[in-house]
Amino acid sequence: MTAFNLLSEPIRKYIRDQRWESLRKIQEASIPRILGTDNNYVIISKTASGKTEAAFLPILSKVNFKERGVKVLYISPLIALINDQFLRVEKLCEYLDVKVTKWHGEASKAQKDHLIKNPEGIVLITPESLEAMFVNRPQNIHHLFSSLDYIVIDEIHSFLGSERGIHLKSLLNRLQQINSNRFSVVGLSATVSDVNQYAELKDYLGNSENTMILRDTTPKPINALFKYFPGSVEELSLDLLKDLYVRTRDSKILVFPNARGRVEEVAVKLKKISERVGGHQNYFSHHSSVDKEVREYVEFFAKSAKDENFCISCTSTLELGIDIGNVDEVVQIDATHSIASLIQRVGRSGRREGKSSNLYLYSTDRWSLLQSIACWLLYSEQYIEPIQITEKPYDVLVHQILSIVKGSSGLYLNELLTKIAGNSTFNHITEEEVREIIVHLQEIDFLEKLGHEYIIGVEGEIVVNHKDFYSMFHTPTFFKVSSQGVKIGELPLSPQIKEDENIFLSAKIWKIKYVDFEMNKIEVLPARDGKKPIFLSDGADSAHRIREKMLEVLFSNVQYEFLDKDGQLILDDMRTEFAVFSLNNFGSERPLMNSNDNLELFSFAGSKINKSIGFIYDYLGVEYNYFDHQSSFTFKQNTEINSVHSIISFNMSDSQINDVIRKHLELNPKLINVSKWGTYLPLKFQIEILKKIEYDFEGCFNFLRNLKLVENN
DNA sequence: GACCTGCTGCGGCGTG
Repeated sequence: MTAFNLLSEPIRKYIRDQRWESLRKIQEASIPRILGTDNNYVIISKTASGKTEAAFLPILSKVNFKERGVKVLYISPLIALINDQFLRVEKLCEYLDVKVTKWHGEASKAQKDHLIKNPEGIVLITPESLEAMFVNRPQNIHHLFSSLDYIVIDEIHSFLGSERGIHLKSLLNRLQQINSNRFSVVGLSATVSDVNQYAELKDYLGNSENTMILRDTTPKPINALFKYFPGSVEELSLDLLKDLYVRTRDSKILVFPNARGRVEEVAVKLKKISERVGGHQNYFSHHSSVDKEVREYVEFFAKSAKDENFCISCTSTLELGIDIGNVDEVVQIDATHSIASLIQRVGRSGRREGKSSNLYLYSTDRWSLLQSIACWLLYSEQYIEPIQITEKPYDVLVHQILSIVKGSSGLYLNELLTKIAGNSTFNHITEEEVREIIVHLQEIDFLEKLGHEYIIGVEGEIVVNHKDFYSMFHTPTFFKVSSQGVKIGELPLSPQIKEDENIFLSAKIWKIKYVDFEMNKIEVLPARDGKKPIFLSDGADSAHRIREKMLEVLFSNVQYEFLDKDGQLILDDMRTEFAVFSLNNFGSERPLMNSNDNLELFSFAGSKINKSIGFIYDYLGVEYNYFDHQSSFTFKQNTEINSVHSIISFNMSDSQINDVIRKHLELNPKLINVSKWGTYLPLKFQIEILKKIEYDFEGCFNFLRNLKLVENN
C-alpha cells in the first residue's frame, strides 16, 4: 500500500485539493512509520522539503480528536514560526474539524480562555509559555495536557546543546510525568547531519530505544563564489559595496554580515548606492534590535514580493524557518562561527524545487578568508559540530526547583526529590547534590519551610513573580528609539548615544534629538548621513574543527577554483609566510613564530580551548595577549621560550582548577552572571557552571597532551 | 569587534 493510501480520507482530500503530484521522499518515509508505530521520530530534511507535513499528515490521520483534552502539542523556538505554522496547520485541520490554538505571549487572550473552556485539538506553544503555565496555572497543565498523544518539536537542533534545550527537556519530562499514557515525540530539523549526533538526539526525546531517525540526504545544489575585499573594522571597502550592489540589484537576496552594526552599514550603504543609480529601494535590515513591527513588515514584504526584488541584511534572526518565501542568493560577509549556522543560511536560498543557486562568501581580511575557506570545505564534507553535552545542569535545576515549588501549594522534601529523580534531565546530578542546592536555596530565602512543607521564600517570590522568570537567558535593557511616535528599534547605551549624533537603524539614517535617561528612550529625526551603531556584545565562540581545518588549508598546496584572484593571492601570501614551519601532523603540531624578540603562538584551536589555554598561562604567570580572530597568543618581550612551551603536556587536577576559579569568583562574583540561574547556586556548583560555559578543559588537556610547538627555521 | 531566543497578571483607559 502506498503511503498516500494509508492516510485518512480527509487528509487524502486535502492532498488532492492541494493538487500535489506526489508526496515528498521524507513524507513517504514518515507516513507508514508514524501510523504504524508509537515510536519517537526525528525527521531530518532540508528547508522547504515538507517536514511539517511529514509529521502532521500521519499524526492527524492517526490521532482521535474526539477525546477530551489537547491531543497534539507543537513546540517552537520562535513566536514568528508559530504564527507561520498556525496558518499551515489550520488549513489542514479544516478538513478534520480540529481546533488549532496559538499559545504564546502575543497570542489572543480570548483564544486561550476558549481553549481552557474546551480543551481540545492542537496547541502551538513556546517553551517559555509552557513554563509560565507550569508556574502560574499548574491546574491548566493537567486540564489541557494530561492526555497528549504527540508532541512535535520544530527546529529541534536549535535546542540541542543549549541551556534553553535542557530547560525544554525538563518540561517534556514533567509533561510525561502527568500523562498516564506515554505520548510520542516527533522532532523536526534541517541541521542534524552527523551520525554522531544521533545518540544525543535520541536521549533528548527521552526514549532512546524507541526513537528512530528519518533522514533525507539529497544534497542541495549550491555554488560557492569567494570575493576578497580588504576593509577596516570601522567600514567596509567601497569596492566590496559596489560589487555586492551588483549581486543585489536584480535578485531576491539575504546578506549575513555577522554583527548588527555591520548589518545596518550594509543595508544603508547599498540603499544609497541604489538610490544614486536609480535602482530599487527595497533594502532592509533585520536583527534583534530592529523594532518588532518593522521586522514583521520586512518578512511580509519578502513573502509577498512576486516580481519585485529585495535585499535583507540580517543576523541569525533569519536563520531559522520563518517563511520569507523564495530567496535567489545568499551572501555571507566574513566567516560563520560554526558549520551548523552556515547550513541554515545556505538553506535559505534556492527554495524553488531543483534550482541551484549561489552562495557568495565575501572576506574583509586574510584570517577571515582562511576561516571562510575552512567553513566551505567542511560544509562540502557534510561536517557538523558535535552537540555540547551538559551532564550536570545545576543552573537549570535551580530554576526547575523554584518552578516546581511555585507550581505546587507547598510540598514535602520527599515529593520534591521524587519529582527531580523522575526527571531524566537531572539523571547525573546526585540526590546529595540536589539536597545541597535545596539547603542553599533555603539559606538565601528562595525557599522556606512551612511546617514540613517547602514554599517559595521572601527573596524567591520577587524572582519567581517577575516576568523574567520563564526563560533561561538574560536580555540586556536597551534604549527604545522612536521618531515622532513611530517605533524604530533599540540601542544599547554607548558613548555614541548623545544628542546630534547620527546613526543607522532599521536601514535608515537618524539624528539623535533627545536622550531620555530616566525612561531609557531616544527620540530621533531622519538624517542624510551617519555611522553604524555600536552594539556591545559577546559574539559567538568559533568551533575547534574549523580552526583545525584552517591550519590544513594553510599547509596544503591545493588551488581552489572557487577563490577570486585576490583571494588566491592572499592565500598564497599566507602560505608563503607559514612555509617557514615544517609541519607534518595537523592534529598535534602548531606554529610558534620566533623573531626579533617577538613570540607568537598560533594555536589553531576553538575559542573555548583557547580560553582554557589562557587560563593556564595566567596560572603559570606567563603574560600574553590573545587574538581570537587569528587564534593566536603573543608574549611580552623577554619572555623565555620555555615559558611558552610550559603548557605542553600540562595538566591540572580538577581541584586545582576549582581553586583558581573559586578565587576568581571571590574577587569578582559577577563572573557567574554568564548563567542567569547559576547566580543562586552554592559556590562549588557555580564553579562547575563556569567551567562548562566559559572553558573546555577536557578538550584543552587532550589538545595539550600531544601538542608540539614547531618553531620557524 | 563580536548572535539569537520569550514573557504573567493586573490596573487603567477607551469603546460598545
